[in-house]
Amino acid sequence: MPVDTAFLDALNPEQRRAAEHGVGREAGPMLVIAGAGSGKTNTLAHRVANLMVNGADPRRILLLTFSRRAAAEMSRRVERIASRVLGVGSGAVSDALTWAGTFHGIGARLLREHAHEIGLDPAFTIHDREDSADLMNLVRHELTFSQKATRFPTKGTCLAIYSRVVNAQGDLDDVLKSVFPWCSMCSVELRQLFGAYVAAKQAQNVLDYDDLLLYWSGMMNEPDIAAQVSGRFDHVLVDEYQDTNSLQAAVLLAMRPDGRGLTVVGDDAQSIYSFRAANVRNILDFPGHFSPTAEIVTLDRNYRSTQPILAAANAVIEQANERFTKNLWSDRQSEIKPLLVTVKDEADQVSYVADCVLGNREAGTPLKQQAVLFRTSSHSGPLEIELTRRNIPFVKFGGLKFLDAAHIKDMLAILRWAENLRDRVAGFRVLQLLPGIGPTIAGRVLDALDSNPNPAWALSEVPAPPKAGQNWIGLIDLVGKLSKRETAWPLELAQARHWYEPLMEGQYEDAATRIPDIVQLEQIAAGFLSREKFLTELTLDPPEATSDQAGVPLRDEDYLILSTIHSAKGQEWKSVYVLNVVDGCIPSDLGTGSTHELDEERRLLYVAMTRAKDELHLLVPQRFYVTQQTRNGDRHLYAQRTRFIPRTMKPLFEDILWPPVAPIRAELLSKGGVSVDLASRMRGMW
DNA sequence: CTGGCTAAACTTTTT
DNA sequence: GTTTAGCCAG
Repeated sequence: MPVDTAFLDALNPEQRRAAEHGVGREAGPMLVIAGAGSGKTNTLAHRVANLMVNGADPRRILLLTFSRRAAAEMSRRVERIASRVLGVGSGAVSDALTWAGTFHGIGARLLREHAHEIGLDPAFTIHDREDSADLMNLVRHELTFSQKATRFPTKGTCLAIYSRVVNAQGDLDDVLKSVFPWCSMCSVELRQLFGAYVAAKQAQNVLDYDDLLLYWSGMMNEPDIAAQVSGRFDHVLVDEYQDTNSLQAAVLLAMRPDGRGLTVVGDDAQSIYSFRAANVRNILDFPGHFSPTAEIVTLDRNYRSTQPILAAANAVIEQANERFTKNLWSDRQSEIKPLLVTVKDEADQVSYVADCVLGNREAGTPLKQQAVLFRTSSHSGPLEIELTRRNIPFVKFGGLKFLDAAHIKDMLAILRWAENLRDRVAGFRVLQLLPGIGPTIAGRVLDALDSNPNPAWALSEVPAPPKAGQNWIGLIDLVGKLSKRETAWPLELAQARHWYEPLMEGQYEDAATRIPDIVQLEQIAAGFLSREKFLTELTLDPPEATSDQAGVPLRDEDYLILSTIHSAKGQEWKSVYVLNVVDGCIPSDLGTGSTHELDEERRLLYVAMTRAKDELHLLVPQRFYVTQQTRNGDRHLYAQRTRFIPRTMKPLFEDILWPPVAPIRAELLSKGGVSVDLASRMRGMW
């Protein structure tokens, strides 16, 4: 049957090649090098749609993306294209694209389905990073490493080392030498610690992030199971391949050993996750893994940015020591060069951004089409205050999460403990919520559960700790009910809240302000089918914007985007403001050790710059407030423009000084003061 | 044993 | 500013 491929006419020749590669016959491996703004998502979506139009079963397509947001976006686009071509109703297509998600998310799902074959209890719970660190800490204390004469690495560092070894598939001593040299004298203890940590996880039937990949990889080493797992899919497509690590690459190759039906897409110039053990070599070495080698398609036409913005970004990335892709080009002409804005200090930086944002909005660019990017989450603090003061709504991506709030973690710990009574981290936390119960008694209670084949029964038999009082009865009753699933989901959450709320009063000074968060959690929970799904998805794909927590119906409102550069990956805006483009921020003080690290910081700036479509503002505050310095306390620093934009590059930028004239600002300020007063008096009338 | 206290150390980016 | 180890009263 002839297939109408007119929908592919919208693509340029390279994009089309990627979309049509191997369709209708055996599809060999393909690598798509897709520069920033080169229509990558669109191309990938067209490829998926084209596969489906040509008869591929969408339920047998595995689509690995970097975040769930990216997966959702992809499904949406595939849906739009495919339903138009196939003429089927909306929802029919994307609902069938069931295997779209992150490596970790897909891993969790495959492991649950194949758990019995690899001796895993399918009811495992998943630890997020904090939980993993807490468990590491418990083990660390048990081994009495915390009382060593010489200081032992903290739980976070231990976990980072462990994670690095697993994800880079490296050797502990090599990793210590190259990444954590100050810990190399603890090699022996660390090895012992990690062994105990793994044993603890297994005894408690919990998996951490790394395990989701590690067990998946282990599963693929068993020929019988591997054949079953990879046999579920005809096509495997991977987005953001430059940010995968060795372990993920190993999993992928095991899924498609001969590369049949395998497509990976990425851009080595945008590799910014090596701190998470991402390995650029994955993408560079990809073609050579197969024989014949993988087909390579390069997309170097940029549809996003104006030529001047691109010229500046190209100049920045050109200085990288190691580089493999070519420069991007665009035919979007413009007279406006990117702006290099010198301001006195951070206060001016903030007012500049707020003024410009409002100005642009008046000129017709909605807030949603504008974004402020920064290297470190905390750098947006002053801006957030100013935006709130000026009543400019914003949503922040990256940094602290809703789930990090202590009271939310308490609630989740209750649910997780009920889901898996062997989860000591959850139990430890829940038990200590009770006044009168500390680490020792909590530990004893958990020991009693551990040694019993039926932990639920054991819990009801544990003698009530003398000082715990009525709360103890309530807890046993609650956890008993929840673990026996006597209450229908999501009602369980309300039940847990009833027990927990009175305890909050004693625990937190601001208990009243925290209660809405718990209600919000209940609303989120209602969107999931079961407790297991809720817990799994929430740890693997936490709500990424802080607005998700506010519960304000922001959907159709206009708001400004605040984001770390890392979280800005894959996005674009009409106007982009990058804060603190100074040495010490970009590159970060901590990232100037090796040329390797330095190059990654450079790519970070490149990623930030290439998010802009029409307008790019790089802000250079001359004076810069440093917090968190060990020695001298907080202080001002006189900062220098980032080394990534040397003097020779200046012609590519419009150099401006702000504010242009000082008195104007003083006037504005005093006017602002009066109007605020008036406004509050007006409100006072009512 | 718990829980409140002090002193000291530490602080990027995230699935 | 925030977390953690260690001390001491009840």
